[in-house]
Amino acid sequence: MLRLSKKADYGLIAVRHLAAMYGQGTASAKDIAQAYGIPPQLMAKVLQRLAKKGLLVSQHGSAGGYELARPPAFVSALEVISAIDGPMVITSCVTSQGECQQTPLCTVREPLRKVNESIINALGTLSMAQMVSAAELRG
Amino acid sequence: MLRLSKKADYGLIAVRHLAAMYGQGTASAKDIAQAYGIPPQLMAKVLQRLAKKGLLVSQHGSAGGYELARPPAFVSALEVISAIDGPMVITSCVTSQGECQQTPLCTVREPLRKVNESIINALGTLSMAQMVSAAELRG
DNA sequence: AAATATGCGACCGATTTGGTCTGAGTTTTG
DNA sequence: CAAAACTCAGACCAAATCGGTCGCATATTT
Repeated sequence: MLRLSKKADYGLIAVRHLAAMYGQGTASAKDIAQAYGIPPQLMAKVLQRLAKKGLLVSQHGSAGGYELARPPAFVSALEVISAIDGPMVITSCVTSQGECQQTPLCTVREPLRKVNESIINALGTLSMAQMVSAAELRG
Repeated sequence: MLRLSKKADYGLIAVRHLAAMYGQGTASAKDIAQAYGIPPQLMAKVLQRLAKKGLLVSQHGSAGGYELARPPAFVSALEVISAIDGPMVITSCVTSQGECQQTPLCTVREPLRKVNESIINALGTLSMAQMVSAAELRG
């Protein structure tokens, strides 16, 4: 239904959390999971993927945890989502032009590509810094 | 992965097809299915749902079929998609404001709502008339 | 009445997804 | 040095979703 996966959701929550405390040390998967009522092991898995993609920096050992790799203004929602869910494509063959050989009459993809672009643009320009300040407005 | 369902895809293809032949009679589910290599029964199901939602007008009996209920300029991609897949929401609790009671710390939804709005806007302003002419440019 | 349509609901198998478990390797602390 | 706390990595499982099929009823034209 064109819905974000729960893992991506958790990822956004976590990264936003780390963005809010940027420069103030690390937070462990357990910490974040408890703060938002997310299954700890799943949270860990999501964070691992984000670290592997270079969005987060991990620190092993006791008192270790995760930290944003870049200032919050330079981390976009799109990066977080596509790090977890893979590339954002509204339809399967929207990415590369010549992928729709199977159905040569695939008349729909071309216009949908523009929609896809606008989605990517909307998510790409949404920084974690913005998400932090937006949340603070509500209290 | 925030991807359109195949049914919605088929729906768009079918409605665009009907838009291209608007005012020139009806097309049956079988016709459209054959034209694009879509499983006929599945195509039928999709068309039925679109008819039920009032996007298409159906005509029973032999030489029957489907027809666009409105001129192509007044049918949006959003209508087609949400008729099939349900309402377009990027996250589950983006729709109504107070739906996120379960996790009171749900700090992420508010900024995502704007993204959701831009997606809805992009799909809502994409008319079938546009899709028809866009396809003709290539073909 | 026969042929051809839509309408509708049940059903099935495959894929995806949310979530768990296990077992490693690493760093700090005592 | 050993224990504790953490990240890392993969297999694994159950449930939900999704693509697709089947059967039957109903309506319409010929």
